[in-house]
Amino acid sequence: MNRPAANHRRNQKEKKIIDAAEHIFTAVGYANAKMEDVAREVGVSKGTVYFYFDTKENLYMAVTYRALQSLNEYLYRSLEHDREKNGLEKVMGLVKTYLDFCDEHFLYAEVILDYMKLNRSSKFGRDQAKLTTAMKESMYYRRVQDIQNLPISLITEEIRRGVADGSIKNKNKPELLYLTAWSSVIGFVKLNVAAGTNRKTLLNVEIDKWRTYLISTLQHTLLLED
Amino acid sequence: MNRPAANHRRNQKEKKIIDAAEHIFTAVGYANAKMEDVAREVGVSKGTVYFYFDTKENLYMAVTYRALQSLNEYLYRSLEHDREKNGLEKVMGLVKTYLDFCDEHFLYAEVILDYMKLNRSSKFGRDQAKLTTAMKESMYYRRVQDIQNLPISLITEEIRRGVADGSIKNKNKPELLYLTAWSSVIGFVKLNVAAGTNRKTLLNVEIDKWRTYLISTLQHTLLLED
Amino acid sequence: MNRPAANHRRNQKEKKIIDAAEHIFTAVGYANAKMEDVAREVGVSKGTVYFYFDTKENLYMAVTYRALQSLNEYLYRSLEHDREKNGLEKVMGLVKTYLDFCDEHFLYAEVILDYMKLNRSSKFGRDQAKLTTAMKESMYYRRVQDIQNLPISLITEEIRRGVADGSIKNKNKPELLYLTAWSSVIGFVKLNVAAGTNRKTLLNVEIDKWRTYLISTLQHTLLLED
Amino acid sequence: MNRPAANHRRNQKEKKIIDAAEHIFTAVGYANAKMEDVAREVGVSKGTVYFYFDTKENLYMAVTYRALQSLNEYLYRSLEHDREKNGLEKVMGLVKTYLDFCDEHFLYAEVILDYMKLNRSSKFGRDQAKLTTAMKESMYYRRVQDIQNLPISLITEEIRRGVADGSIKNKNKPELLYLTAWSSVIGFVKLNVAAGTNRKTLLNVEIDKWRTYLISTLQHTLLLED
DNA sequence: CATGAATGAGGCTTCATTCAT
DNA sequence: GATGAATGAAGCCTCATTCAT
Repeated sequence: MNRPAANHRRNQKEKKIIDAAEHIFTAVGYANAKMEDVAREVGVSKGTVYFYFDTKENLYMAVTYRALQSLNEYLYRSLEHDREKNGLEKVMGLVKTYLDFCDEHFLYAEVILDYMKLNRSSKFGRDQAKLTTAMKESMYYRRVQDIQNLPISLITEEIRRGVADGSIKNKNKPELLYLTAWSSVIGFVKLNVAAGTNRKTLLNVEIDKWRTYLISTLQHTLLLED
Repeated sequence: MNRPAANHRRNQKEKKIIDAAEHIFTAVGYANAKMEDVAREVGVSKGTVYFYFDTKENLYMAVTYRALQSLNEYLYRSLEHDREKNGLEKVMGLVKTYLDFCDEHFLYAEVILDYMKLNRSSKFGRDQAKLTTAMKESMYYRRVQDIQNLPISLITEEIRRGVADGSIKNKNKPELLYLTAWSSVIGFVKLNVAAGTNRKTLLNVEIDKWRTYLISTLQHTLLLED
Repeated sequence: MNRPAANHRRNQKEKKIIDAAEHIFTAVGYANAKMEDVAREVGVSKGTVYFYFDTKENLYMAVTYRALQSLNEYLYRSLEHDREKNGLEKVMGLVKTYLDFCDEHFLYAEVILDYMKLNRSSKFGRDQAKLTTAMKESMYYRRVQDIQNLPISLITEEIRRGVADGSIKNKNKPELLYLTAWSSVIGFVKLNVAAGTNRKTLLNVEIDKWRTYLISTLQHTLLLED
Repeated sequence: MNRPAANHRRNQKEKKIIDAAEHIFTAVGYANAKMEDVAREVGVSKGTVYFYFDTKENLYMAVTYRALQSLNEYLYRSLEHDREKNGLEKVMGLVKTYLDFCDEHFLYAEVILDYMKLNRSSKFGRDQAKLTTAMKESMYYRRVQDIQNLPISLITEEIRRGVADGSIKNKNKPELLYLTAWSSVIGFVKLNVAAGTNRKTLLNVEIDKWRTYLISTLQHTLLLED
């Protein structure tokens, strides 16, 4: 078989493994997930998983990379879709997109936060020196490094544009607005996850209503003259 | 030694162990924490820790209980302090208090969220039947059950009062307002934790400014006529 | 390697582990046996033992299964050997065979009795619910279930034949005669084991003489008209 | 308080502890019994149990001693009761008494057998040197040594008398007859215990019938001219 | 490339025993 | 004498990782 085809096969299998890892991590969490579970889910042996990902952490990093990649795609698509709209509308589009993204892959939101912790982290055990080393040698770690700031710059950039075109009145730093929006969404997602993935209400509040309200509040904030 | 004194000593030791557990859990997370670490931190043997808490989960539950208890104290103190104020002011006091609480004990916020997951959870491994059983036999589990809803009722109650006395204009369900505020704070805390506990800025935004802004936004929301 | 060969190897290893377990259990008893001892005896690591038998109990069950299987083989061989003989002779053959069996594998006799206790048992600790569950999931447990009654039916069946062909005069229930014989042999074995495995006399009685006498007494019983 | 009264108190408490130990050992077996269980059953603290019995083994030895003592009392009482009878009757009385004894305290039968194993034993772990030493220093161990052979001599003595007075025809060595009877009873008891303590039938045979049959068989044996 | 057997460090937990009060 | 907190050795079991086939 020729090289490109072989590479394609390799990528396919890697993808399947990451799929499985995602599923398992989502279901039981990183700490409780076993490499064997992942292997079984893919329908291969443990050895095979290790052939593609030489450590569990590395597999986790692969999931993280995919999460970021996926988020970026969501955001790009949103911007593309709102191509003709003004800054405010684009930003609100990005917010809704981010909510959708978290809804569809709640693990991703988690994983992206986890990644932030990584450098000071305890997640992967206390022997930081060793682990950070292992980590940093991971191809996925480097890939993640490269794209980690994309969402932030994408969004703050749009906020800046909104301010420029006058659709956003709020004169606070775009980064502050970004943090406000981001943290709101994260809080929303965390509470929902904590409450259980498939409920329709929380404290007798319909989650959809809450979501709508959250969006309107954020929009309102952007419109605030201060 | 007489009974009360002995009980007191026992409680003191329990307290010291929970202190240590808190410290360890905060530092490395539940999954990476070892009972032996906790023991060493207290300066006793593993066996002693087990004398007071017969499983690791139970110890975790004890931390959870303390977290909720502590939160309730914070909230009561806040209400007491704002005794003379109107509903809006009391609610904003509670919000600030909650932010302080999370700032001072970020583990507590985590633990309280974790507790929500517990019933559907995988945190403690997959064999739910078994573990939920062990859990439910824990004295702390029952204690937690008893006070878990206190914060919610305290806060929604104050919102209701604010609406009644006219200081809160927003006519949405108090529970919706509560969720909005709660999730905002959680998002704020999560991002801060992810970023690292002792930084002063995030994305070049001073965290204090962000905090102030968050509070003003929430207050603004409560004042919104809709 | 092809599947059958791999399976064969797996079975071989399983067999070696059960061999070792038998040896250890015989030497120090179930409670005092350590999984590590078993591993060392086989010349593998603890992990390997657990790869084949996921709990100590399960390993014990495997020994039990082998014990029953072995007993059945002994009995079948005896019947085969005495093919041409009458009922009485066959029954006496079975009795002698059972004595030989106990002589050669005294652990087996123990293990078979233990198994009877299992359902109401405390052998494996007090938390019956949990352990019985673990136990019942064991493949060996089910296998044991399937063959546990074979010895009884084999022997009572032969007694029935002896009665039918007139060689056994005793008209009591075959089951009663079976119990009488079985308990005699068990008593004989228990005393011998208690006294020590390799002695030639007990209370100045030569054990061989005692054995011969036991057999003749049992035969006499079967010939009793009542 | 004066010495005798103090001694009496001490003996009373020792007795209560042995009672409890008996109960626990019977219920869960020596290996699974915990000193704490024993203490709780008595209603005292672990420390107190250790005040009276400095090791678990020693406590076990105390039970063993009591078992032998009790057996001897049963046997003496039986002989006393049959004072006027001939040798055969006395022997059969002893047999029935032994059956009663086992029925009422099945642990005792076990414990007496265990004791026999002790010298070559593995029951108390593999480090024989150490344990045998600990054991041999136990007061109860020495007491047991002193009376262990009483049952045997009592019974063989009666058999001898029966032979002398002509009521026992069987001319085999009294020790052989003793072993035959003893082992029969032990087999009977072991099977019953294995089957469960409170059943009325085994393999559809009423246990009382089996018992009666066992006794008649033994008597028959003693009457056999050979 | 894939398999799955093998490894072994490490964690949780138990419990006989000790000892300060 | 009694208590119960404290100890720590020991055992069961898990699971990331390696490696011969």
